[in-house]
Amino acid sequence: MSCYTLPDGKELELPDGATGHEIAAAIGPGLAKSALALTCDGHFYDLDASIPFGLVSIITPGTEEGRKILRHSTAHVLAQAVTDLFPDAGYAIGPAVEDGFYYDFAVEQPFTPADLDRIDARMREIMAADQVFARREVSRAEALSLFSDQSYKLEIIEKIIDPDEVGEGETVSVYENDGWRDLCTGPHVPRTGRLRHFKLLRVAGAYWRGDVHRPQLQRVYGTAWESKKALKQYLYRVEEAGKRDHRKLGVELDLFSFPDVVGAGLSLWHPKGGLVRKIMEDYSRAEHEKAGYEFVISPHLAKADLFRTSGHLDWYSESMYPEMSLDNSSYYMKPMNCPFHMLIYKSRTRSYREFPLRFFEFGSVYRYEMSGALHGLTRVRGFTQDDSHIFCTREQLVPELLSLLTFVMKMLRRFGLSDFEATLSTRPEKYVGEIEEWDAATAALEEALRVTGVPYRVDEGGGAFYAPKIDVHLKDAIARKWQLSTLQVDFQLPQRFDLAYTGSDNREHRPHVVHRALFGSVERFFAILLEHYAGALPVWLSPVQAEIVPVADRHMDYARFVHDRLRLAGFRAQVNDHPDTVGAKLRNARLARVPYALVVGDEDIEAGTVGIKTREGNDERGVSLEEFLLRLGRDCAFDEEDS
RNA sequence: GCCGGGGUAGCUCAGUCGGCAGAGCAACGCACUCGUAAUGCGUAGGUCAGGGGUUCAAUUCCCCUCCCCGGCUCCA
Repeated sequence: MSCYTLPDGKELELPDGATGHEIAAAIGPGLAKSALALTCDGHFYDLDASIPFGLVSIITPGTEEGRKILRHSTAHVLAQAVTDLFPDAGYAIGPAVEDGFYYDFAVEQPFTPADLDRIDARMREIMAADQVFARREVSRAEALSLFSDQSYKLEIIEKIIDPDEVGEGETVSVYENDGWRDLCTGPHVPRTGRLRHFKLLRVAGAYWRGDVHRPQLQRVYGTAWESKKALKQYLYRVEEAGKRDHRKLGVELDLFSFPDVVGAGLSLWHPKGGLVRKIMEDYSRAEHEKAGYEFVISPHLAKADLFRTSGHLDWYSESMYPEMSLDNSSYYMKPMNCPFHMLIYKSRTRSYREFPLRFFEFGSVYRYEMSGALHGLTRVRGFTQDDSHIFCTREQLVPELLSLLTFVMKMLRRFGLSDFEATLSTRPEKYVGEIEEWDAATAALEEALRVTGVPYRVDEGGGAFYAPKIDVHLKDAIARKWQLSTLQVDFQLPQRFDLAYTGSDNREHRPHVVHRALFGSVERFFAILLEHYAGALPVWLSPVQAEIVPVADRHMDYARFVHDRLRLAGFRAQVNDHPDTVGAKLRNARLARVPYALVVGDEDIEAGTVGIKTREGNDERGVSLEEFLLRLGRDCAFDEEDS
């Protein structure tokens, strides 16, 4: 007899060699029916495998593990369908990914949308045939002969690049159904009939092993779920996410544009978008001023020598706009602001008494990004960084990093963002500077993370060669991750620019430099806010905070009076004087995401009130103007405790 | 940069198997003066992304360029 422990602690005794099916059936018939696979002591098994004794857990469809198996098996059927229809196709890898799966194929002709339909139909036939997924272990030599006509599989078997993919040791596992076979660790669902709720989404080129120098394969993406309902919900979610796409909102709300004649990745900011940016930037400047920053300004281009000194021409030239030759000199657009800030530091001798010295600039930089990488405002070729460089002594590094991270997190929270995860990237194999310095700086960064309580993970060896760093990522309202702030201790620039300060010992020392961007890129941050709020920016950021809607023309004077009162109180409002109906005006205000529409008619003139309709759809009549002003004020104020 | 799909009015999109370019919304005008998500009628709006080629004729077919979308790669 074998003894199995269930997740709830119960013990189950079954004859030796019991299969997953039998274990599931012994627990309950419902579970036996829904089971897809199982784990025993953390290892995955197919349902028809004999399970050694241990802690078992049955995997069912509605769980993350279950979906992963469904998706992986669906990917397998996709490859099977493709090789049925295109016998010459080579198949490479096909993992489950977040919300779906993909499979990479080597084919002469890229797939067309019509091909996808045919593949989809064939997949459904395979599923309807309810074929059995049969696993077997084969020796490496046997595997090599089984896949002798599949070069990508051979490469995987030979190199064992990823042990997760082919299993460790001398044997590899192979799954077969209806004569079609794939190299795979499993587990798979027991039969193809268990798969059903999937949709092929798109084809895209993808380099083999993610390497630009290797062949480009055709990647077919799809999604798969445990039920028709879950599939529909997913497709609905994707559609909803599309609606809050900042590129779409940018047009709808008249915020910014990218005219073809300007060039790819170069944005134009319209009055409303410009206004929101101004509010963001004004606020940021005010906070930086309070936090002891000094404001500097630098030009958009400079001579080659500067970027030679900074090292950009050595290690960043691929991302720089090409050289401009004039007056026997060559100039480059700046890809970063740091070199200029270093020069400002160097403009005279510096004393430890000035430290920490904090330079801040909204610096516009230009980077020649690969055309295919551009994406709305989140990936552009010209953008503005809220960049700062802090110069300090070694002793000041820890307290400075701590206050910096505190400052960064406070600012991000002010914008209503709250779901963060930071990455601490440590010393890579190739680095500049002293090991003790790196260790001290990395420890200082980690200390800052611990004290501020930001959840973080460590990316061992993931730092740039010149700096350990903290990157702050945001999870937005629909769970997408974005990189925002970055905080780096720079070991390279002080050296390259030969920076120095006079210490209390009257000797020269090298300052420590911390590089920090908070929004990261103002453009990207703006886009993230727009998507996070689906266009309905918080009241303090809204370009128009209140739109006044006169019921009829005779209420226009009062509407203008209300407008003036709001304006004098420092709020942004406008009167809708179009000859539309009240309903139409309210609809337009709401589509424009204006926080408050103020309806004013006879009763309001009489009583000095307004009718309030919020963009959420709530309405209220007869609110006094004073009361509304107070309400707006409250909306724009921050909680006392975090100011 | 690479693979694939695209570009028709300000927006969303029809359409032309090569023969004078279409709708809805928005804009503008007139009427309506209205109390919480679209008042009615009318007017105007286009080098069909740009350039070249084939053709009696190109928005349509072919080539090049630009730009956009989905991925790969890269990153703020």
